[in-house]
Amino acid sequence: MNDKIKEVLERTPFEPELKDEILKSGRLKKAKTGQTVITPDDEAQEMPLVMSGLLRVMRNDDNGNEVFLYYLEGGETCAMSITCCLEGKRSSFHVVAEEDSELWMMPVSNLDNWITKYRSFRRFVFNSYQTRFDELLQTIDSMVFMKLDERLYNYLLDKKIASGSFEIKKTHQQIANELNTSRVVVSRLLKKLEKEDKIEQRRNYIEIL
DNA sequence: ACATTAAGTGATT
DNA sequence: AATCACTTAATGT
Repeated sequence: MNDKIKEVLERTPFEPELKDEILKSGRLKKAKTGQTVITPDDEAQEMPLVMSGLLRVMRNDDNGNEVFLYYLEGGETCAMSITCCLEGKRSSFHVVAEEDSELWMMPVSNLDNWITKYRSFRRFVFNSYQTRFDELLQTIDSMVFMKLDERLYNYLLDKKIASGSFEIKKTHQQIANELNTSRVVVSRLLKKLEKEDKIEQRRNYIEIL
């Protein structure tokens, strides 16, 4: 049953003892497409390591508005949940499986230990922060400086890169929710992109050209 | 064939 | 760019 995580660990620069600890202390969590994996109100003190699949991290406010922040891919961890759990602070974000995904959940209580004990783990965590931070900046840029049409196109490209597929199986409504705008606007902008031959679309389906 | 859900569009703010 | 109101198109039962 632990074959998958072993495979994933093979590709990490972690020390053998660390790999061992990860193997022993973690548990497997599977998530189907659309399923929420981590919510602000779940107090589970676990940090995830993405084994396979694709997840999206969303920010949400109290009024049920939500905005897409960035994607999490295989081999990555969610920096947010690490800090969040560490200080017991609850920040409002949640993680949704974009595709069927597998996660390795590890108790955060190990974090202190591992960080001091293992150089490779320290690097892993800092690295993850670096990456998330960069992606966040990108997203902020696109929200603050770009008009919605550019932002939408950016979103599509980002999704294409993250998933490695030209096809996006989402409704206009879903996209609108992720960008926190209305469906009508998304429909119009997608129509425009279609006329510019940047995309092709059918019901529930968008192809990036 | 009918009901439901997704997408397209003009007009208004 | 958002909202409304309505149409058209695609799908499920």
